[in-house]
Amino acid sequence: MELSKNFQHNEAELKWYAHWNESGYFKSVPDERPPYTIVIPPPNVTGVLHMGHALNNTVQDILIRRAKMQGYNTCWVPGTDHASIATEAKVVNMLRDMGIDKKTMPRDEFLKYAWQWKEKYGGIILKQLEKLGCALDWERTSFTMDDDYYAAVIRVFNELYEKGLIYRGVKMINWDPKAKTALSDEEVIHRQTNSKLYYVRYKIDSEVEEYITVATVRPETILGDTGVCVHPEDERYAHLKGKFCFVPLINRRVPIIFDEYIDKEFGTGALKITPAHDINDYNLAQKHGLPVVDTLNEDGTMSEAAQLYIGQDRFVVRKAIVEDLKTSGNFVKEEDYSNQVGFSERTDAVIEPRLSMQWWCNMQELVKPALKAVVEDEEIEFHPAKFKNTYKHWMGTIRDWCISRQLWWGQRIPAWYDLEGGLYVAQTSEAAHAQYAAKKPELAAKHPELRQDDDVLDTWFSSWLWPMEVFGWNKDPNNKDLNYYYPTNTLVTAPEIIFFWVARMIMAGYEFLGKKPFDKVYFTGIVRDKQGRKMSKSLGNSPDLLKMIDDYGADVVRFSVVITSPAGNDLLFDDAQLEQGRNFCNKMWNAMRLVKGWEGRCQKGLDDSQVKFAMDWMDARLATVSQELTEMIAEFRLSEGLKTIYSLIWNDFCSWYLEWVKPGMEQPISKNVYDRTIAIFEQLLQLVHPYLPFVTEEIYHILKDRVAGDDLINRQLPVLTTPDAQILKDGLMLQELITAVRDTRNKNQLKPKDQIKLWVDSDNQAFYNKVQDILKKQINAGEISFTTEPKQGTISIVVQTDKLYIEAAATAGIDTTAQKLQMEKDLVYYQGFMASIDKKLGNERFVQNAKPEVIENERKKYADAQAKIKTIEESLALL
RNA sequence: GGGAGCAUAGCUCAGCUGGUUCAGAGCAUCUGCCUUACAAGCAGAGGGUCCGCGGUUCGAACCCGUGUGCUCCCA
Repeated sequence: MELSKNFQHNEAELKWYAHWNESGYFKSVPDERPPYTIVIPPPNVTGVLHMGHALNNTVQDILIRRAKMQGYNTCWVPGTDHASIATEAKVVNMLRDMGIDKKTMPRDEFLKYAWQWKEKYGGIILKQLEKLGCALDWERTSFTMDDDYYAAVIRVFNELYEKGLIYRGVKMINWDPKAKTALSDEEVIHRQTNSKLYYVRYKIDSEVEEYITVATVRPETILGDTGVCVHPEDERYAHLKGKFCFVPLINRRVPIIFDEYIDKEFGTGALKITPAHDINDYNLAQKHGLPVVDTLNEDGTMSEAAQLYIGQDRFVVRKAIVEDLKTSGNFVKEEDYSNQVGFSERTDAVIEPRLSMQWWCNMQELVKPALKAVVEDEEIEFHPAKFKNTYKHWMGTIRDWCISRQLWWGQRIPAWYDLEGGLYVAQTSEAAHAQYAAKKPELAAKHPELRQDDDVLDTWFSSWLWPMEVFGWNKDPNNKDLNYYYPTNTLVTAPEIIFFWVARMIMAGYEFLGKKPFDKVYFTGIVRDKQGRKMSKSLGNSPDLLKMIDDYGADVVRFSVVITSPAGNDLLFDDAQLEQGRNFCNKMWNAMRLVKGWEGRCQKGLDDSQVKFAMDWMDARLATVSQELTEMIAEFRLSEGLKTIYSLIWNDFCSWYLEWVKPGMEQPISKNVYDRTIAIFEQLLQLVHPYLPFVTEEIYHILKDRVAGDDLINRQLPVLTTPDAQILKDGLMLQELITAVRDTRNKNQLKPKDQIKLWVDSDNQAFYNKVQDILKKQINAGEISFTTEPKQGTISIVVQTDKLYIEAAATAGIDTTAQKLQMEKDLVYYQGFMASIDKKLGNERFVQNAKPEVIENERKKYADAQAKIKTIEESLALL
């Protein structure tokens, strides 16, 4: 077979993904093996794959593939989230493009369109995950609005309602005037914004002409003012006790109240109270019995209650009212002001605090076991652990969760009302009617219809059940899958949704199943561009991931997102990483081509004693790295793990090992060496496979003919062995020798082709005998001989405590100044080094306090340095 | 305002329990090579006041305090 010079990814990726999938390797059913389970953070049905998904899902895939090789029954559950606000917005837009207004449409019809939209576009992101190579158990694909899932959400609502944890009430909520729905606190993003602070004076109701000046950034809310508040100890306003003033333009007479809440230093020290549109004002109004005037419509225009500007947008009014205040003489001044403004996470509209009737979930009880599990018992581990603090802080200050949304796409709130406003919460309409009939038989007989609540539940009110419901909790909480796979092992997610999702899943797990949903949570970083900016559509700095996969291959994309992404740190994405990944795949590919080329040149019975050292050394390196990698992956240090294997393959295997065992041109190779090389190669491929599944599977199969079912993805990792420390040490010495001689050649313009003769003055001749053929080949020495005498007319160098003399045709007249300088530099360094150890060992307190092994080590270092200095001095004397 | 975190080579970061063969890696840079697996490569090399200051300690990149600069979360 003719092998191309570089790895061709496109065909190989399609081929292997199909093969894995069709062979059922992704499929999991409970068996006697221990499970390793991950549930995917379900992407929005509206989603398309972006860098964040790539990182997140690559990490999960690495964990899954690695666990599979360790003998676990791995199960990675895919699925999507119905994402009520985002999806509804998409459908509304689609309808608008079709010339249809949502408002003119009944709910059922809208939902029909929504489902059509979901069927058509909802699966795109899952297809894209296939391209990335994700080993997902597709038969388990779930959706948060599947029938069973829907029922589970309704059931949970009922259970919490019956426990008294869910209630209906009027409270100040975050109102998104664009989506026309309430948002939870978590869905509001606060951003520092440049605003104006307007000073406006309100006339006091008294005989004399007197005013009180307030400062506000939202002058349009003046129309909803029902009071003015000052600090009780503020002498400037003490005389206003019991007085009233007039709201400008509309002349509403409102009281001046006194409360310690007021910050005397801020503005004028006087605060206008707009209870309907500010949470703090609302609280003050409640305390002081002030009325509430809601001046806003649901779309952010002024309502009738505002009296003025009715129907005009709040931001238009903000400008208009300033002009009108100027005209009326109430305007004092304006200042530039920077403040935090809340924006909707979904629509980016400026949030209006608004009083409204919503459904709430009391969190006080739910929080307790969830807090304990993470913070006290550490039953659930967070990686990195720093997020424990964030979690603890939030859980400690949690408030009730606003769970109703004024939307149609989602789980409709299972609450029904009779004509008198009576409320019936039930799992089904029938059950609600039964309640009604039992409670109000007369009314029910006359007016049997009940009206269901129009709102749906917050999307997160369904996602919090994800780890349990994907295994069919609602239908049978004692089913085989749930018992086997739950609690899941690891959750991999972004720190941004620690409150939205992670915390609530933990609460739901304990509340409804009495068990945690997962053992460990691994928080990935946020993907940023080279300049450290978050990737976003508006900045246009988000690369086209699918094109990237096409151009470079999924392996390379995976490589590039993992390599710079230490646990919990942000990931700065740069094209240079793509190149590095591509080069690495190519490196492995070419190593394969080299080894593959030996296949026909194998001979049995060849003397391979001279390369035995190379093989033993490579085995020891493999054993070392296997051990390290196991630890790193267990600690989620995935990027470090990849770097470690990268270096093992590129440096140890390709640059050293293959060069050491490589036969001369057209020369035969020992069958034994060939077989061991293949075995080593296979193990290397196996270590990288979780990171780069496609290229490794492809090479694995080209390297050797495989029987059906012998696929890399399935190979089990060998048991860890302890590496031979002496061989590792010898390997380092050999590398050091080779590098030192090559460096010397370089510095003395000795061409690689010029053969040299090497004299060695060492008391470890056995070592040189063991590696001499390798050494000869690597430094192009015709001969290596031992000596105890300095050799005249050679270049002398020192490696560790051995003296080497390089003799070549051209060495006689070579300039040794540079070398001399280097040696003198080394000498100074080692003398200083020795002196510092000497001082330390001479320090009584050190000898008393330091651990014995530390002292022992210092003594050894001292002796080594001493020997080294002696050697250098001897060599210097020669020059 | 409350909380969390970061500062080490030009860049991105390691450095896990304090112990100079521990100041490291990758990328980038420089020098020399088209050596028959790979120029998407090979062989070498250079590069650092471990943010400033103070303290603890026999010993500090590491622990403590403080200053400066930056980031994130919450109100």
